[in-house]
Amino acid sequence: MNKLSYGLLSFLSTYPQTGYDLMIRLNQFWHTNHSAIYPLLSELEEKGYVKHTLKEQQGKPDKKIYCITEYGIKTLKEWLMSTTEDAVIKDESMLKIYCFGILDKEIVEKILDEIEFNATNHLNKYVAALENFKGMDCPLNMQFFGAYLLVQKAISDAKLKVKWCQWVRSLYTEDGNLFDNKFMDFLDLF
Amino acid sequence: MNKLSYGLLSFLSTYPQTGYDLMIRLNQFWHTNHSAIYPLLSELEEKGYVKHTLKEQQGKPDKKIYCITEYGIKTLKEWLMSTTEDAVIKDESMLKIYCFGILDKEIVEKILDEIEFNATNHLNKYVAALENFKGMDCPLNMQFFGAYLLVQKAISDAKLKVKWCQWVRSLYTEDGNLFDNKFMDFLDLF
DNA sequence: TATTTCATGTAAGCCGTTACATGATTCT
DNA sequence: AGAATCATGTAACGGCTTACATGAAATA
Repeated sequence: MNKLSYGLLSFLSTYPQTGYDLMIRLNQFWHTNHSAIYPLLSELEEKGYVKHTLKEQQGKPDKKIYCITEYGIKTLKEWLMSTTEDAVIKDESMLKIYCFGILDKEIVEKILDEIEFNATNHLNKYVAALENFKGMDCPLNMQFFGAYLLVQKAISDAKLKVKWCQWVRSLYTEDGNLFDNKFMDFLDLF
Repeated sequence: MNKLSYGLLSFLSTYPQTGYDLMIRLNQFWHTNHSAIYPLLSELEEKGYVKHTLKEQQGKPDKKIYCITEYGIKTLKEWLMSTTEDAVIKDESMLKIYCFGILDKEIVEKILDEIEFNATNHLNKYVAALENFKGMDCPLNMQFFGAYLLVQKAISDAKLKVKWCQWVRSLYTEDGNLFDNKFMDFLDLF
């Protein structure tokens, strides 16, 4: 049982889904892709954590709709109670930011623009997802509560990133030097 | 040239360091470990991006102090100008949060406590790092500017995480149910 | 007309993790 | 006394990524 396996069980804990669904939804919060998911689902089924039913389709491969078993839920809950490992984060933009000290303002601007652009895209995506939740007639029910929390988190993360980009820009003077107020802090509002 | 290679070049762009230093510093912003770094540094040296000088020590292996070459800087800057790939994030706590809808309040509390505890630890670590910057006599100079920006970012990220945990707790009533105000938003202050 | 979406799957190869290996010094 | 820190390195194994493979329907 590797970490991705628990990711699949987690996302199957709310409602049955296909491997394709899992690829789309899980990937929003855990970097992965379909060729890692499909074989793992088969393995999880062999071990009895999940099972699938077929739904016939025309023009496309038949859907395999997976649902979690009692044993899968039990295993999932054991993992949920166990110590959480450190997040694995590999973000090229962090590396690029580290280099800002040796770069001219124009290049810094370009990289900042890209980071802010990506953050804004993320923000829009998650804001749209939030709209979907708000469009539902039901309240914060069991099935969507976790996803709702994650979307709220993603939105605030994205907003913070945009703010941070703007803060970094504010550290430069118009002629491309750094203001020499020594140590300005980001977001004292916290 | 894989991503970690650019990470090494990035962190060598400011000042010469050993593989051990790189392991410590880079690991704060890019998940890695020494056994990935040492062989890569040798490769980078073979290819002419970095070179090292030996510093003898007693009781420990001699230090290999790596510095980046002109060619390394050129290569680094090309990468800095190229499109940034999406961050790879694999964070178990995100998966656990997804499961909150199927969990009792006590288990949610336990997981939230762990997340908040880890975030607070991170926060303290980065606040200490910030103190180091503020203790320096020099202003925001070239060598430390990037690291300073990253630390500022890490601090605000950690604070946001703590706030988010507190917000989630506020969604539960004392008897362990969810408040039914439908859709409360996290941090409207942005 | 071309690309994206839906929907599944396999195979090769790289990258990185875990473990092994050494050893003095410092901290708890 | 035992663990952590400093400091380098190698080897094996596993997991993930990239690419290959198919094909209808919808979108741009």
